Amino acid sequence: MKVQIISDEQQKMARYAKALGHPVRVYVMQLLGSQHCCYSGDLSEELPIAKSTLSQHLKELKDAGLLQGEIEAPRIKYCVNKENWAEAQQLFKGFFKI
Amino acid sequence: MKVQIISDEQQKMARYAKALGHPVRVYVMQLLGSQHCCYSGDLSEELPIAKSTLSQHLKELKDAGLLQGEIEAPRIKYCVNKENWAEAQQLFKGFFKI
DNA sequence: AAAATAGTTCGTATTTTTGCGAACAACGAA
DNA sequence: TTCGTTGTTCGCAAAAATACGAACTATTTT
Repeated sequence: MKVQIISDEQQKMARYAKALGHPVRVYVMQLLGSQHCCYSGDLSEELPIAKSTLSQHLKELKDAGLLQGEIEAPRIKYCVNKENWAEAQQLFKGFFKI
Repeated sequence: MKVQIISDEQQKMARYAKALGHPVRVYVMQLLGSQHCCYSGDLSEELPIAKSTLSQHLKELKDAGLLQGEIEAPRIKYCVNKENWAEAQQLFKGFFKI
């Protein structure tokens, strides 16, 4: 068995791709692309899923590094993590040779 | 519950992203980006996974529409599905440049 | 016809993902 | 302090993803 055939970049690509591998998460990121920040409640009103489910999707995006949450009591403001977003952008750009 | 909040495009995006949500599949698609076609055996030699597992990954990529297989007995030649690849390209391009 | 080659499919096991409602935590407002 | 608002976490269940080896299919070679 060979060592590290798969590069770090490919690992990262896969990680970001996986995070975007659900319609709800694509929706959220796309919304944030247009308005930069939002609240869970805003999304909850739009999307036909339980808020606990939405919370999990947001957590996934956060764990993947695409989002970051900021407390703005009593709500939480979700914003794009610009640094990682730019990284993902670059990775996909390279991948698709855009 | 509201109807169809999530667009077809977003569904497609998620579908492609999901297919790319594993390092092995990223590796395969990237390889094919550089050489257009390959055989399962070529990959099997490189990658530290069972050939049955590889076969499943290839099937996933095929099911997502990113690959297509062509019989070239006794092997199978895997090539990029250009049409769908272009679609994915466009979707991601739009997604990231917002 | 028998053996080798290339891959897929089957059966199985483990882990991860998805989803929900109920319970909980944190804070601001009454 | 009690209540309402906002969102997370918990407990659970069902489904899907990941991975392997063994068995199988199809073709080519010997």
